Amino acid sequence: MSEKITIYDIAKKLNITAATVSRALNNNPKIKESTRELVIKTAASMNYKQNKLALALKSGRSNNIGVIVPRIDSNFFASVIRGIEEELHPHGYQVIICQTHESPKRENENLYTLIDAQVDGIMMSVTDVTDENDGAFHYVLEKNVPLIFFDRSKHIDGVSSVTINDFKGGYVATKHLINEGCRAIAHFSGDQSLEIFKNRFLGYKQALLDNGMTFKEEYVIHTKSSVDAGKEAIDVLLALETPPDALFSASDFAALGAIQELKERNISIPKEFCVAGFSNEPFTKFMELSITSVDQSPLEMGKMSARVFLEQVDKTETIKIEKKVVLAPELHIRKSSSRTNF
Amino acid sequence: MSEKITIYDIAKKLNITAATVSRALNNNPKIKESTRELVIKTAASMNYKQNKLALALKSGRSNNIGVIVPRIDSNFFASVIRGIEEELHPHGYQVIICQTHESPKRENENLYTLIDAQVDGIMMSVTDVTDENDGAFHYVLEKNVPLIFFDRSKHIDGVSSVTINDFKGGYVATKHLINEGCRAIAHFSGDQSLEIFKNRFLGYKQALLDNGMTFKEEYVIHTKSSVDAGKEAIDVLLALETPPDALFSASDFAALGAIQELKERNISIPKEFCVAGFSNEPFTKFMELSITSVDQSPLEMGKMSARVFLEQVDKTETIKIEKKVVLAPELHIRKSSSRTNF
DNA sequence: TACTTTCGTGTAATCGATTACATAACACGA
DNA sequence: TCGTGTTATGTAATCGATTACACGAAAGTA
Repeated sequence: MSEKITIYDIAKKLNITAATVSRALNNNPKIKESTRELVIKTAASMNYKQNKLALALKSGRSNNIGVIVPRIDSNFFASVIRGIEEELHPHGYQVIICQTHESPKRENENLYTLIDAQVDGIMMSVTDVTDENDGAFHYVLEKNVPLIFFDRSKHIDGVSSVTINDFKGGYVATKHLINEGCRAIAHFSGDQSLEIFKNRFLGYKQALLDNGMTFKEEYVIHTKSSVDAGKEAIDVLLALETPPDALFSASDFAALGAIQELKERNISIPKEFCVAGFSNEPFTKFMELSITSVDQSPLEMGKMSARVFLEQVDKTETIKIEKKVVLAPELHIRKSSSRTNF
Repeated sequence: MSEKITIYDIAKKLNITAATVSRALNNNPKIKESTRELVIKTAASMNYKQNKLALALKSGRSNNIGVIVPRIDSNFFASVIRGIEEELHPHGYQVIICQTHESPKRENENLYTLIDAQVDGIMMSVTDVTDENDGAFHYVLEKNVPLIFFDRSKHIDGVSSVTINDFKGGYVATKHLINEGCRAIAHFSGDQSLEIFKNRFLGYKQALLDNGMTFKEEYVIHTKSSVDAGKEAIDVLLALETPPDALFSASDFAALGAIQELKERNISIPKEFCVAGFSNEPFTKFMELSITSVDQSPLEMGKMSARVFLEQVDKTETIKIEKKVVLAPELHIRKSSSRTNF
């Protein structure tokens, strides 16, 4: 175990005080140039490394930021985190990862733990059952730690967010299906208590209304984001008196399940039935029957969240800068819904 | 901004000293039971939270561990990290994420940064050009910080590793192709300086030899792990005088590229050509023509790495416990290579 | 010469918690 | 009454760096 070199060791060696060493290393202008050079050279030769923990304790800033996501092994969240890390790395921040597994209890626990670990900021996507009135959020705000929601957001005063325009995403996907000639478009939605799913649904509905189509409650099914859930849901739809001829799913996985089931029943896609998903999961473009999907620019979302954080950190004023960034979704049209192009 | 409550505040309120408060909160047996209860109750009522940074500075332990991966937005690495986080969370550790993007410079930088941030351990998958003689590794070892390689490993004294048996993975995948009746099996390999790719290749070769088949140098192509690389590589193979009738790819992405190209050429899979990949990426099972692949149990790998870390941390003895855990790969047989089953 | 700046560095407090050592109070036995 | 433990708590150092304030020396000014 190599000795830990501190500024006191350097000071002793040079017969000066630690204060001078500290000042020299921090480019304090009051230090004689010759002293500074000597200190810097000596520090290097002794292989000195600043103790970040001591610095953090003194300054109250840990140079860590926390990221809370439902789970990390999802392409979307992993990509967002990648964006955050890449944007923050040059600024000397480290990224701490926490998972909630959709449990608000874990979410609160993570919030408290991060604050107690003195992170300089928190970026998160809430669980699908998060209660924005929960104490943990106020604990964060009280501590004046910048909090930024990405993708899954809640309305809390003083909290910034970076999301995509889910309404528009739902709208353009649905409009596209209409353009392809579909006349009875169903929708797989997620938990409506999450803004994202509500907005995708509203976009879907508005697109129908704007184009002279009737909105049918029975065409909307709430599913989990899984292949099996998609299979079950499409079964329900196909059993209706007037089954739909298209599907806009708020989840790519559920869309995939629907496609698998439709094939099973020898319903031809996109000829007899068109499908569009949401998230642009990698597999959607890899399939032989590639799946039309709405891209959420996760990388950009992560980078943008990091930038919003950087703007807010160091602003000690009590004035809360509440910034709402809304990114544009992008529809990737593929075979599952292309009657005309492919 | 709420005041930060310290043990001194509690002490002042109760007319005792901070030392007593600290001892009471830490269940020191020398504290009178009534005092302990009083302190604990008061601490709770004042909403006291221990300052982790002060604790970290005093103890030299940050309760953070660092994870370095080439990139986080890969299903494999994200799953490993998930495993690490889940195993370490109950022990109070937080996980700091770093990415290298396959740059050894970034890798070194990350190692130094993590050590300077006083992490209690580091788990990593090396880049494909990592030089194990690099100073950064020794810096870590000098500091006596447990270092654990997962998946992509290097031989360094005193460093534990958790990998899968890549040789066996290559062997069983190849054997399977032989069993399906393939007689000319090609191989897409990655950078041979990485153990994992060397071993997958060696397993492949051994399986050929053990089954009376000839190993042909020209059937082995080094590709990057991407769809396009797979397409180009299969072109080369098909242009050979005696083209192969099967492929074992060390990358699922390259395998997918090959499949796309084979379809383009109207070569029937698996009838005329069988394909097996490696990593069991999510898309391999989602495809209509699902792809046979070797699973690496990333979740288990992450959990195991965390367990190895937990065993090593706190062991202050100089005796380095070098543990090499090798997990068993699992072949998932799917349509791309199943002439018999499907 | 005497007085004022300026410059460079030292002194010591601080961030918040832990802990070796000291000590006060009290009990007990002889 | 004295000596010896025992128990509970206080005192102060420590982890490593930063920084307000103090101060001596050198330089400038009248």
